[in-house]
Amino acid sequence: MTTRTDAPTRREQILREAARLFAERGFHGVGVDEIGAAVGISGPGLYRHFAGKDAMLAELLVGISERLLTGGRRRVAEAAGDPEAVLDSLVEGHIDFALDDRPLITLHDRELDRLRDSDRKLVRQLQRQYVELWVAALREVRPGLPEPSARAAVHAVFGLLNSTPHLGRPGALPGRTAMAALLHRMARGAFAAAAEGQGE
Amino acid sequence: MTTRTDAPTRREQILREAARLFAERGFHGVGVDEIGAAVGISGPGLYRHFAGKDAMLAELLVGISERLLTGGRRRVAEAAGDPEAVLDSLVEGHIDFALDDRPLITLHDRELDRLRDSDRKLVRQLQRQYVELWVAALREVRPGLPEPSARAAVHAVFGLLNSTPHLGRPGALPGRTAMAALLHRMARGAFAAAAEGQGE
DNA sequence: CAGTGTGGTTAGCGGTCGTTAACCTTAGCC
DNA sequence: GGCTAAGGTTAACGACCGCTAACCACACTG
Repeated sequence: MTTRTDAPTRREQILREAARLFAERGFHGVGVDEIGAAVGISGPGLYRHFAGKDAMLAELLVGISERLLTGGRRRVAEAAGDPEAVLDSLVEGHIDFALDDRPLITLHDRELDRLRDSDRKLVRQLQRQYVELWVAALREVRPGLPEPSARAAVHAVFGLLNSTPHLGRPGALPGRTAMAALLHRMARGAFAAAAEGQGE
Repeated sequence: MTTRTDAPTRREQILREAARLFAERGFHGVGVDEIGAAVGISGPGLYRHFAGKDAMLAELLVGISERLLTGGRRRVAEAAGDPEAVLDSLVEGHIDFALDDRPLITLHDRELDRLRDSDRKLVRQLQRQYVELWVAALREVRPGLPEPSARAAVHAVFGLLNSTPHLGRPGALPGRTAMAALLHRMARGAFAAAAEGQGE
């Protein structure tokens, strides 16, 4: 593993700010001049780093999808043999993501349709594989749950975990670790309830 | 109650199509010409019915928020005295909404920031009151749950229930009544789990 | 110290978009 | 039967936006 301690490159700065702005105001709601201004350069300077506005969004969405999928696969492999542990690890990883990369999570299910056809296909494929990871893990823990229900339950839990962005300003909310624990409990509770009265 | 059986007015047609388009491609991603085309008139003809594109979005968002809040209040009043029934009724009402008015639910937490200041304030206020309804109902059922956690849990369950729009094309999914039952079970399970190990 | 690649700048073009203006048709009414 | 109001039409305007062009400063390198 290459843990990076070096300063972020200009490209990375741009991606971070673009993600934040896209999440706040929507892809079409943000101009290239604003993105440039957010990193201290102005407008067309961005084109030294990216082919265009679309390319930024594409790189963001492909990046998230890949990170989610590879992270998920790693966790499944690490906890292999203990289904409960696999599901817990997936939940934990997703929560870390949702809490630490809010803008990306927001973009992930909001701006997919603004992508070029090929990129959109790629992202959808990665997303689908990630979902399948969860569905398989869930059905190991709850064998009585039919696959369509399992798929719907997984989507619903994604919605639950990704709800963090919609929270107002901090203050009236639990801190990060308490929040993570709360979300984890709720996700497990939701999965358990999904299986009740369903042949289980 | 005035149950309307008459045909929808032109205004209502426009609002319906605008909601669908906004949800699909984002507020800024849809042109007025497209909205017009969707109801069989073209472009500027819309201005006979609305002051502008912003006005359509405003009316949609204020409308949803009001419907959610008044519906919620009615349910709370109807089941008053039985906390469990209140919470169940709120969940049921929200599920009906999420399943039957998908585009509106999508817009509701996605395009709020595109509103004029005054409209945004109004919508936020209505949303806040709706959340408070849920928080109060939840804390009646789970008195051990501190308020910040209850608020976070309510938001998380909204995310869970509103996850329906993100589902791919039908087919590999439970039908409407099964889906409603599944979501209801999961929401109750999530709430129950939120209270565990929390002084309860 | 000339040459070159990197990462900026400003000016401006072409297209799109929301909105307005001006005009037209039809239905209902006195 | 003219008048008016309602609900359309097309043309066009002004603003904005993504992107390109042209130019420039500087750090390295042989």
